[in-house]
Amino acid sequence: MPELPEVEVVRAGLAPAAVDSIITAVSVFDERALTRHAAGPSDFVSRLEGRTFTGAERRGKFLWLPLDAEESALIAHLGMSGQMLLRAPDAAAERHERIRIHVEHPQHGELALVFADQRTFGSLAVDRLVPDGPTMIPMQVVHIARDPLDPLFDDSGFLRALRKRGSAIKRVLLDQQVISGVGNIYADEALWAARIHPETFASALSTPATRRLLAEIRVVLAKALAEGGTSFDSQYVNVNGQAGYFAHSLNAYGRGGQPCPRCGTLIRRQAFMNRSSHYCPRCQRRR
DNA sequence: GGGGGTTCCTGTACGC
DNA sequence: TGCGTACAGGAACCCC
Repeated sequence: MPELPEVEVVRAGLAPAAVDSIITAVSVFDERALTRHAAGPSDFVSRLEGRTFTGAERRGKFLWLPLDAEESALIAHLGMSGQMLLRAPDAAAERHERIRIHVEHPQHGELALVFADQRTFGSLAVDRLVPDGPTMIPMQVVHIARDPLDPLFDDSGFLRALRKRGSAIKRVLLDQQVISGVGNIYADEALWAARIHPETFASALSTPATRRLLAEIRVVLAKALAEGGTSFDSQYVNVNGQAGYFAHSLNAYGRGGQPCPRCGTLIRRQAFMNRSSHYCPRCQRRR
């Protein structure tokens, strides 16, 4: 399940092969992979072929490759199970391959950029870039908040936003318009580390608790990034198809019924927003 | 406009 | 063995 660390691993893996590559051909095998591109497959293809990728950027869980013309970019959201894979141009089709982009790189030669996605929640699009402070970002990313590893992330703005929210803190952490890049796994991990119950009202958190939570979010994201991301069910892999190692370091997520690494109390798994929350009922008391 | 619930989707695990 | 069902969850969407 790609969250910030996983998407960043993919972005960093794509950059050396994609940047300066010329797009020679694009094949769309499944239109559901273009739900973010309203104009359809033929428009998508025509906006890419002949263009050159000039960069590899990310905000939260969105990544994009700017193009050399018309202030546009190829954007990608991996959803739950999307993969961006670098393959030889004649490589056999991946199991859930939806789109293949053939490129030619000045040093690496011909490559295929393959978008595969089992659950089809992910999609690609070509989108217009618009100014956002000192940088250009795709229109579809304008409403996404900066992520906590972004040097321009506004800590005090985050504290103010939490103070105004009458929702459970976990729900707020998953709101990409408040803080981006955090999904179910890292929300559970950061709340465990900060000893905060996931159903605590955001507005009820003290300033020190909020600062502690933000610090723990940064720690857990950075640590996961250093370990190549979290791979649970082979749905998340890097551009070479390799899994990350952070699943071995999880303290709460996916550990329902197992002892809390801090106090030994059994971790509780609880339904929350059509998914699960994992927390320690002793370390993370509800107030 | 904030809040909260629903929906989209497919492979896997599990119970009967 | 085979079938049915629950589950995984990001984000858009809808209704209150």
